[in-house]
Formats: sequence, structure tokens, C-alpha cells
Amino acid sequence: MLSLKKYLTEGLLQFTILLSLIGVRVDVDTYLTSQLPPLREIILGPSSAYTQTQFHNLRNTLDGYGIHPKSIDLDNYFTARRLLSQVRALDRFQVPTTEVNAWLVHRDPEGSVSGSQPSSGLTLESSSGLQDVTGPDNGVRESETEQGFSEDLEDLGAVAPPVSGDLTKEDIDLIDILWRQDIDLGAGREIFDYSHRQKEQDVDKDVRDGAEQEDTWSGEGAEALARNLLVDGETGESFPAQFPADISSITEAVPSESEPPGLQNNLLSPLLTGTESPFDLEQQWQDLMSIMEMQAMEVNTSTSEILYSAPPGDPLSTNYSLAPNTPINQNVSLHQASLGGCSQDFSLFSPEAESLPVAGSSTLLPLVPSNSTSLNSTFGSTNLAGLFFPPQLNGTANDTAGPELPDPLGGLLDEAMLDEISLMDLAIEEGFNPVQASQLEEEFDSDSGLSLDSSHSPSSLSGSEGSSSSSSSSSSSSSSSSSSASSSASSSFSEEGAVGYSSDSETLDLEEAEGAVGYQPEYSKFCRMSYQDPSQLSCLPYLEHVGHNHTYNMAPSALDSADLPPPGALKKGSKEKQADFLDKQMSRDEHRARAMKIPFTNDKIINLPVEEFNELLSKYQLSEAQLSLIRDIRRRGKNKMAAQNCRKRKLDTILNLERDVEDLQRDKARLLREKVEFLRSLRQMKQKVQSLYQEVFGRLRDENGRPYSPSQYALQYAGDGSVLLIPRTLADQQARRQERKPKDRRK
DNA sequence: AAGATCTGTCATCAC
DNA sequence: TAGTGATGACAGATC
Repeated sequence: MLSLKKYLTEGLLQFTILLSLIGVRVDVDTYLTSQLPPLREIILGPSSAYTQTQFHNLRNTLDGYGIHPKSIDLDNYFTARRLLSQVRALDRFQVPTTEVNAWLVHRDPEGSVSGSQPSSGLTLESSSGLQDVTGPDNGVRESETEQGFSEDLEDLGAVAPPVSGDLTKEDIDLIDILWRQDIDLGAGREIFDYSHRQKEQDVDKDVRDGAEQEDTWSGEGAEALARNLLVDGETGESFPAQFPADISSITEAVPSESEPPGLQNNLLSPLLTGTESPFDLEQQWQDLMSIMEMQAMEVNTSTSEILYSAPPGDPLSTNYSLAPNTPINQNVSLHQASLGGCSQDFSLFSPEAESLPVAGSSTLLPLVPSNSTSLNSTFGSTNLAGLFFPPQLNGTANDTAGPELPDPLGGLLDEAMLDEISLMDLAIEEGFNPVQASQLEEEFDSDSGLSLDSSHSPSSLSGSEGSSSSSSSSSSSSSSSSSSASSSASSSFSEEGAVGYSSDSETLDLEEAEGAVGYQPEYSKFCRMSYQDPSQLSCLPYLEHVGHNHTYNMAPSALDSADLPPPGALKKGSKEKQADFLDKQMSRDEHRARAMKIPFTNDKIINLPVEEFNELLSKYQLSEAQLSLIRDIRRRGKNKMAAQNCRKRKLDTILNLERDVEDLQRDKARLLREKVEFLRSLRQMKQKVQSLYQEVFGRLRDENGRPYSPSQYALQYAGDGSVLLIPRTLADQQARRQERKPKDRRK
């Protein structure tokens, strides 16, 4: 059951991730439910995170009755609906339960939705607009899929500058990989270079086809987005560009000096696309959770901090205190809040600019992460503002962190991240080999253990041994089984006197044997294993250099037919040479048998069954010395073959172990690569959630229509699933409590 | 000639 | 108990 689960999970997850990366939504949940209900339990388990999110309350609220009676107008309705859709879409972050208890959002009178966006509110219904967003996103994702993987593979073999004297080169390589991943996730230096961004924007624009230009974004919003959307040069990922100007009045509520690069404006959210979203976060999240469940790695926080501490303020380096399956309610109860002017009905989570925190005319909310302690609060019941607005509060923001974003999912991803990190730790501790990663690159999609042999040096053992025991190479526990199988094969071979461990000789390919230059044991072993069969010996002239030719069991007659030229070719003088040659070919026991005039061959002496052997002895009148010699010959002969079998078995065991090690290293490299991808996805999800928070918070208005200051208020997920706007001080207190709880639990 | 490797043999144990 | 297989150890042969 467990193995089946692992197998299915691995395969389906990889396939699903691949599909999702190329823009195809795969509803695994539906598939599993409709077609293979047991598989759902097998793969996901009864407590799976695939539990459908309940949006009933949300929908009910949306469909007419949840709108604040004081602000019932179409714009507000659409705005509210859009925001709620975004909240709904949080489900794809695999937040188990989502409800909206209340929706007390005021429409800011002066806020003109249609003012800056002609198609006010229509963006919600504009499928074309959404698709236009997903279109380039697909391109981005595809490119990321290709470049990302290749880059990861390149990174796996990359050489990083020495970090610590205690670290090995492989450790450094791994750290470098992760560090590059952080950069890829939006921390590129290009963010701070506006001219450079302009170039990349141009390139990005060129990439986009004309269809996109026809979308509903063709107005200011689209241009703004185009100006600010950057595509990572390496990964193809989009990340926010810092907008130098064009900051709306809403930004006054937020200190601009701590703003992260990037704008939140003009972000068409994939969350609004519903099931059409190419970037199915739910899917990825579920995949991630399944993978992590499968891996069940040990948590190692300390090492993880080392691993992810390279980029300052890296969300990955923060502490996560919430279990992955912790219920996270997304009920949006924006009590006492008014919805600000939706001057632009942009969306939050454009795949292209998912990390754009603030938009031109929208609220500019700083997303620079502060010290990690503010991120320790759990997602479910603590201060969200502590996650999103730490800079204003404690002033410890690191401006250089720029794209390093706070971690709205920090708590949510706590254990998951730790598990993943621990996996990385394990990989590092066990000495992940970049060379193996490069090998992995060559056989990226190949799990065949045999392919690895191609990368071995000619002097490697595997050249010939890979073929010698290929039948048992795929099994990790094949040492004993292969030995027994080979023994059985040898028994069938023993009729002709070759009671050898003959698996090698039976499976060895001549070409492969030729390729096994430098490993003479295999040659000689092949010779040994087959020398009892004269035909095999004679057909292998290249084995002549092996001087060991102990035709121990071979009768002189057999040697005649096997090793000597045809009788017609013999000259008179060569008979003596032939006799000498035969004498040399004979073993000591054969010489002794000949000297003692044993009337039958050593082959019979050795290989006959006991009954036949005794019967044979009874046929002749043999002296005591002859009988003793015969028994010694039989004993030595059998022991010789036993020794051969023993050595062969020992060698096979070693080879199987070697192969198992290779397989494990390959699996480790694969898991490591998957982890890197998962971390990337996690980062993206965090950025999206963070953007959503900013959007929601930035649109809140008090009774006077003024935006709430992020330094004074914060959004908080309550335990019942509602989202509350609470004073900052209260939120901080709760955050501290949440920090203590996990510590107490650990104690 | 020395070292490595292969092979046969012996001793021993276990079945 | 004898026969047989497995295996460590040793020594000789060969490269």
C-alpha cells in the first residue's frame, strides 16, 4: 500500500506538475474522485489537503445580500466581487476552509472605478482579458519550465564561491543553487536597474503576440503593466519592476521609502480565472504537500537557516510555525472597513507580475520583509499585517531585500518548508554530488539504472558488470535474489561439468565485454566461468592474453577437440608439442589421476551425483590410494567451483550495492531538483497571497474615507476563518502569542 | 623484481 | 554421519 502510494504519487505528481507548468490545468481531485476513488485515498490519504474548500457562504454573500446596504452600486459590487473572487481563489493555495462571514466594505465615494479604467469592472467578466493574461503567462511558464529545469541542472553543477571552511564543495554548490533560486524568484539585481528593465520589457513585449494587445488591458493599465513587468532573464519568470513615479494618492498611506520594487497595479489575477488558471496553485500546493508527505523528511531548522540565509530577508529563511494542514480560513470579514476607490480594477495575481506589490494608482504597500520574527506568526490566527507590513512597524526592513518579499504563507508553509529544507539538509549532509546532478541532467527523464553506466569511465567496473548482472540491477534487494537466480542457472549448466556460477557467462555480451577495458577480472571471470565449455573458450581469442587457463575439470579428449587444430593440419613433429601442450593444460589433479591411472575423467569424478559416483567406483577395482585420490579430486573440484561461485556471488553483491548507491544518489538528486521547483512555486504563491493582502488592505477605508495606515492596522485571520481589521498593537500581541505556542509545544 | 590479480586449495562451518 | 555448499585464508601462477 505504501509503495503503491508512493509510486502513484510520484508519477502523478510529476505529470501534473509538468502539465501545470505548461499551462494545462489538471484537476487531479476531480479525476481521482470520479474515476479512481480508492486512488484518492491511496495517494492523498483520508486527511488529504484536497478537501474541497467551502465557498458557500462566500457565494451567498456575493450573490446579492452581502453587499453593504450603504454602498450598493455596480462598481462596488464588481469590485467586491472581484476581491472576493480573489479570496476564493486562495483556495488554490490549498487553504482548507474558506468562508466569508461578513462583507462590510464601503465604497469610497470619490473613488472612481471607471475613472482610470474605461472598462470598469468589466475586467471581471472579460474572459478575453483573463485569457490574455494567461496567454503570456503560459509562455512564461513554458520558458520557465525549460529554462528553469535546465538552469537548475546547470546550477546543480555550478561552482559557488567558498562560503565556509567547513563546507565541502558540494555543500557550497547546493547553497549556491538555492541562492540562485532566490534570485530567480524575483531577487534579481535587474530590478534595481530601470534601464535594464526597459530592455527586458521590450523583449518581453516582443515575445507577446498581437492577441494580447487586443485585450482589455490596452489602456493605461496594460501599459503600466507592460512597463513594469519584468521577465527573469534566466528563468523566464516575471517579477516586479520598480516604478519610479506614478504613485497614486493612496500611497500616501504607506511610507514609500520602504516599498519594495514593483507595482501592484494592473495585475490580472489568475485567481479570477477560476479553473482556467494555467498556474494552478492549488494543484501545485497539493503536489507539494503530497511530495513532502511522501518524503517525510526530518525537520532540521538550523541547517535550513544556513541553507537559505544567503539572500537577506529571504522568506525561505524565515521560520514557519504553522503546520501545512493547519486550517486556514479565508473568510473575509472586513469589519468597519470601506472599500477604497477602485480607480483601476486591476487584478492581483497576474502571472506575469505576480510579485508586483503595488500599482500606479493603487495602494502602494511595502512588502519588504523585516526580521523573521515578525513572520513567525501563524497564518490562521495571527496578524497578517505582521507579515506584510513589518517595515512600518519595526523599521527593520531591509531595503536591499527589494524583491525579497515577506512571507504571507510563512506560517502556512511552516512544516512543509521545514520538511523540504530538511530534505535539502539531508542531501547536503550526505554529500550531494554535482557530478551526479550533471549525470541526472543527461538522463533527466530516465529512471533507468542502466543508462548511468554510459557515463562511467572505461575503467569503471560497470562497463562489464552492468551487463553481467543487469537482470538484478533494478532491484535494491537483488543481491540475494540474483545470487540465487544465478545459482539456479549454474546448476543447469553443470550437466557438462561446468557447475559454475555462470550468470555472467550467460548474460555477458561480447561487445560489452570488449568495452570493459581495464577490468580484467571480468575477462578472466568470463574465461573462468566458461572455460569448462571449450566452444566458448575457443571463440574468444581476445581472451588469450589471460594467461590463466586452468582447465581443471576438462578431460584430455575435450581439450583435444577444443584447443587443438584439426588432426589433418598436424605434422609429425607437432605431436610431441601437442602432448606437452596437453600436459600444460592438465591440472595437477589430472596429472595425479593420470599418474594413478584413474580409469575415468576428473569431470566425472567431480560432477557425477553421489549415487552415480559411487556406482562408478563400484565398477572398478580401485586401490585405496586411487580411491583416496578420487575423493580428493572430487572434493577439490567441487570446492573449486564453490569458490568460483562464492567469488562471483561476492562480486555481484558488491556490484549490486554499487548500483543501489547509484540509484539512491539519482533519486536524491531528483528529489532535490523537485524540491527546488517546489520552493519556487511556494515563493510564487507567497507573493500572490501577499499581493492580495496588500490589495485588500489598501482598499480599506475608514468612516472618513481615508485609508488605514498599515502601521496602525493590520488584517488578521481569525480562528473562525474571518478576516479582521484590527489595530496593529493588538495584532502584534497576538503574533507574539503565536510565536510562543510552537516553542512551548516543542518543549 | 615487486605488486596486483586471479585461481586453486585447504580448513572450517553450516545444512 | 557423510556429503555438499559457502567462505575466509593462504599460496602459487600470471601479468
